[in-house]
Amino acid sequence: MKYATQEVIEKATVLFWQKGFQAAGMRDIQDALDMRPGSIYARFKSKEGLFQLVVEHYVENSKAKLNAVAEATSPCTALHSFFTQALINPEEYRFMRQCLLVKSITELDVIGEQGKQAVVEGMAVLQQCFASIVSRAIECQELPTSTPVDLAANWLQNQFVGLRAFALMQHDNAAIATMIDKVLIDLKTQWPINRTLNAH
Amino acid sequence: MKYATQEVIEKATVLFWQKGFQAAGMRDIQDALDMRPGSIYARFKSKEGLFQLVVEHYVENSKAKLNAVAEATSPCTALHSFFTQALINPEEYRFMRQCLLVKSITELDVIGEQGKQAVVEGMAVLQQCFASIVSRAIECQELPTSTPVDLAANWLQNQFVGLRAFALMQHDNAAIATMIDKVLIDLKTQWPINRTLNAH
DNA sequence: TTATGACTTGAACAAGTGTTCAAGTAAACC
DNA sequence: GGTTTACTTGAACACTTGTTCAAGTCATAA
Repeated sequence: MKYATQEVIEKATVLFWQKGFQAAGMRDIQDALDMRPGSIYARFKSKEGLFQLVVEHYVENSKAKLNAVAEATSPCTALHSFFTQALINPEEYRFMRQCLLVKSITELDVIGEQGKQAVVEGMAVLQQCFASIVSRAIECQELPTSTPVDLAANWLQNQFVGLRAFALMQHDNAAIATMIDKVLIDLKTQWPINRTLNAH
Repeated sequence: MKYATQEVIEKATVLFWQKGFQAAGMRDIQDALDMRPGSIYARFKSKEGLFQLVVEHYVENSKAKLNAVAEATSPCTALHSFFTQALINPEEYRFMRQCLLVKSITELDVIGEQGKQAVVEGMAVLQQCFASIVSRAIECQELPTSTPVDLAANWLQNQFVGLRAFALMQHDNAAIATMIDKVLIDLKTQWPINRTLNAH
């Protein structure tokens, strides 16, 4: 085995993150991984199979980061710096401001069943992570006990999605920082009456 | 001329909105428009040329809707129902919950220079529309005079983007409605100190 | 030593891609 | 009436797509 699978998946992650599923052609993949088509197919079965592993790897990674935020002594400050790190980074890593999962959602129809499932499940996993952050923040008395956990978790994920799209296009880092500040203000303030009868 | 250009562009809009630029193949376009390749190329020069017109048409449309919100007697309630209409619609039009512009941003690199420019300019136009809504809301005393117009406009556009991604995946309309309520609460509350020295 | 199985190579494949072009139609202008 | 112009047709083009396959490598197990 020329390269360890871990190493290969990391290279593939960068490529899919940058280009997306469709635009990353098998030739691009071959170049990025320095592997010939036969090797790729023997190890990963198909382009979609490789993509699936990439998504799972990405989710695992994000999950670890979000759990670290939840475990921090001050979840809210940790959340703030998590947002900042994810959204304000050097120019050559600008593509990382976009969320791989959200980017994939826009091309869900062309990905195929298994890859699709990996993406959808990944979104659910991350939503759970946001929920534990909110819970822990309440425990630490950084958020009022009245904060609706599931609603706030969904909302936080939303904010993250919106901010990523914003940060992708925005060249003024200060503007991004201001937006992050606004998120943490709104997190602590009033919530609407939840219109959902039974949250699932 | 078999079909009026307006009519053709509307059909093309639906297709690109549903599939995105890459995934919408020329054969799909031919079927959707009921036109042969030669006709399409004679009239629109290329796939990108057609896409460019679609984007411009989409921006024009959105602009009109947003301006109507700004002109309403109560901009805030008009904004609320604009969000609701855009994000909660019948299942067969679910694809419209996604913003065509934002969807295009994720595949900006494969679109080509002219299409790219149309998308980026479109985003700027809509940002301006959001700014006038905020201004008008201040005039109508629905928002405090202290509201930072440009910041709030950017923020509103952001919220819209995040919500569209959320609504696309969410099957519980009540959850979407709750999120919209939250936007209107946050719009009226505290703003962070703007870190940007000179807004551009 | 031989056999197994996971991995590698690179040429080749069928199907799909956006686009072109010669030929035809029909309304508009001189 | 003739020329121009805008549009239409559908076959064909060159290129790219994801994938396959016969053949080869090489470490491990029997």
